[in-house]
Amino acid sequence: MRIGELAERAGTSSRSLRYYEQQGLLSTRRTASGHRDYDESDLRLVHQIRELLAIGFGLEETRPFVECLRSGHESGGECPASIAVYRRKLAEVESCIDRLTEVRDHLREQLTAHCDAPMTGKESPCQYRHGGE
Amino acid sequence: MRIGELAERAGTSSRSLRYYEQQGLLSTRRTASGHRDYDESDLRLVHQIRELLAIGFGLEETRPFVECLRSGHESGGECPASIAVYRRKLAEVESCIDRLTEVRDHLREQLTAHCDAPMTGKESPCQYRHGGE
DNA sequence: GCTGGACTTGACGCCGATGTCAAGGCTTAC
DNA sequence: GTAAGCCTTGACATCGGCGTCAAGTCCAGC
Repeated sequence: MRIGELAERAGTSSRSLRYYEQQGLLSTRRTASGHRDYDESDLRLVHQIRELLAIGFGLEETRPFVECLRSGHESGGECPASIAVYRRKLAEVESCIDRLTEVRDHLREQLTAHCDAPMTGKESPCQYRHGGE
Repeated sequence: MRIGELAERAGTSSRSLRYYEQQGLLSTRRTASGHRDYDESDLRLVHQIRELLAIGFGLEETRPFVECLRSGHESGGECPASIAVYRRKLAEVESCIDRLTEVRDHLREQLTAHCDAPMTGKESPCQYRHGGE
């Protein structure tokens, strides 16, 4: 199939597919006239990439998964290098959650301090609600 | 004081201070010779900006806090517009935590599936540990 | 007055994944 | 053959908060 069809079936754009190829993640098979030519296995690769990107992986981090699939494995995540990325990503996500949790608590404290503290007699700033769009 | 001193006292760089000014967050007072001239109140503004940036605010989101301080308030966070930003940010952070929590669980599942599942007889991919640097 | 350091403005670079535009080649149906 | 619609490569734009370099100005001490 050609790039437009692959893009549509994978839920992405031709531009992105060319970029993945430029990064060495996709093949470079061409028709006689120079058009890119893909098959179902390429669709699987792109699906794998998109899934990982969607959960916050960087493109480079998808490489082991792609190579794992390419080497004939059923799942892109079952190779050692993929497992290593999973581990690293898990650690990153956990520390990110920790930081965000601290930030969340800090924000709550600030809101509590400025909203629930006894007002100085003027109107409460907390009656202000910005329009949720 | 001049920009270098303010930068050092605020724990940032001259470049950043000029950028904040360019964004309309800092004053444009100048000495006769054209050098920027700051006082203690500017230091407070920069401290406020840096604190908010450090917990993940965008520079633009610090504006209400800066204006709040400029208008004579004790705390940059006690004005209605600042409260609104706090609220919005809290909501953002909470939804971000939710998403990351889902991602974390997903990653744990993947690791469990590929590591704790009965091995097919070959070596376990999970013996691979990438060097923590 | 001279030198070195701090200052000024202006501008480009970065990162990551992608949008978008340009100019041209291929394909397909009519 | 011709028009429309796909494809090709190449390159510039985006976003945010700066780093960094360049060329010129100012200030303080000797």
